[in-house]
Amino acid sequence: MITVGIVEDNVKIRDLIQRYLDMQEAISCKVAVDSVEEMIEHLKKYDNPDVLLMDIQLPGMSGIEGIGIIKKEFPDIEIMMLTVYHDSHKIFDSLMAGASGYLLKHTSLPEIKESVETLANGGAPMSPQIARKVIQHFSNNEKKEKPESNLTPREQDIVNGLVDGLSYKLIADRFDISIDTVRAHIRNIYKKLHVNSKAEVIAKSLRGEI
Amino acid sequence: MITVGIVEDNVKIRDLIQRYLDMQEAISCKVAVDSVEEMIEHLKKYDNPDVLLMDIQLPGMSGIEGIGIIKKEFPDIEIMMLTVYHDSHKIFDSLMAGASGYLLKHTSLPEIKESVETLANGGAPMSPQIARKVIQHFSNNEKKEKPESNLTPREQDIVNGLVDGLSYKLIADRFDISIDTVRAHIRNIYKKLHVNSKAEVIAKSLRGEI
DNA sequence: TAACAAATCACATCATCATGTGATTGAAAT
DNA sequence: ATTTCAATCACATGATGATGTGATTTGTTA
Repeated sequence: MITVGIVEDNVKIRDLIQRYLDMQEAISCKVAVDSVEEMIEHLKKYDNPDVLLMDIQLPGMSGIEGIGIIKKEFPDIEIMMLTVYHDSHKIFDSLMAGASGYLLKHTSLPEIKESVETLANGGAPMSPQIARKVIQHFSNNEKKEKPESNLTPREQDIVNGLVDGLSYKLIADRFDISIDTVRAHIRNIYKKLHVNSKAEVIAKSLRGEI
Repeated sequence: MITVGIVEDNVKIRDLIQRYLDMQEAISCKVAVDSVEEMIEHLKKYDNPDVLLMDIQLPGMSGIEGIGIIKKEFPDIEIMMLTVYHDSHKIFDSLMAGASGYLLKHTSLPEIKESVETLANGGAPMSPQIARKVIQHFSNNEKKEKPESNLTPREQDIVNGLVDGLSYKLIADRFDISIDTVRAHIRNIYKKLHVNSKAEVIAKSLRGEI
């Protein structure tokens, strides 16, 4: 008997999947909540399920953040994502955090059931398309391929300064320009990268997105 | 029509797979050789297949070595391994070299056919067991340099919020705590990491230093 | 010659961050 | 029972960041 827990904030989806899984002969699904925090509280008090189905976008802590915490305290629980996100960063972050499966939300109920069984049996369920992204992401990571960036050389200088943790004033000092020049470049950089803070710029840079 | 090539030094296996695939309505398999060298010669002279099935252990160059060379000269060819090896190093090396699929030799002929189709359609065919090894290998790789961090769970939450580009206010909202609580955690984090700005924290986190 | 892009600089306002100091509560360890 | 630690919250000040608007200079391109 495989016991399953679900963290999904969409009530209809959660209830549907819970009822379907709980009806299966070899599966029991007694806990389905809408936040990581709630699930952690439950795990502390009751017997742990064998596997967890986890969404990413949740109230409070994200599913990805939750993986790390749950795996730390309950390392025997196998976690599989069930989410709408199919961009490789979400996939990568989930798997790196400790998830062992990744399903997209259009996955049919029979396929979810089969994936739960695969997960419980030591496999890592994911579609071939997801698998392709995983391979590409890991190998891109390993190869450190820098994507094309439309930042000018000076803008790239400014980004490097941000990544080095420098304030606007220190960047201005480094390049012997005025702080208002730095600000102007920053504005252009934010526009090109579609962000609104240096934190986002730094993250994009260190993730290899510029 | 998917055209397939095979590099397999076991004559019986090679002929069996070639005949089975060539009989399929949507698949044509006109070339099956026993070494990488032979396949490369063939690719230079004739139309290239869409996908290649490749063993690892071969006379002369290994399948893994062959991947790199073939992908370099014929980047549009999709390569899938078909081998007895299921240790994670072989799997990893194959995928890193450019293979997009990995099957074990006990895979049935219908499954091989289906995998060829999946590969041609942009997926990465592999069993859940292989996928699990891929994830574990990659994440062990990435985590090898992850140092022990003395941040408390809540501090780690706060760091994750910073890395996600959130302001103190948004982090407070995410965890349903006050902004002054966030500030207090930030102060502790800066002290532990010996930094003075969120930029430095974000950089340390994304560089795997916490 | 004119247009354009990159780089530069200024002034302004409001929000956020960094830092300091002080405090309470609950759980765990001694 | 006491101490320690983690988590929480408050108030304060000065610095930094985000954003808006306006401007000049230089080199390149059409």
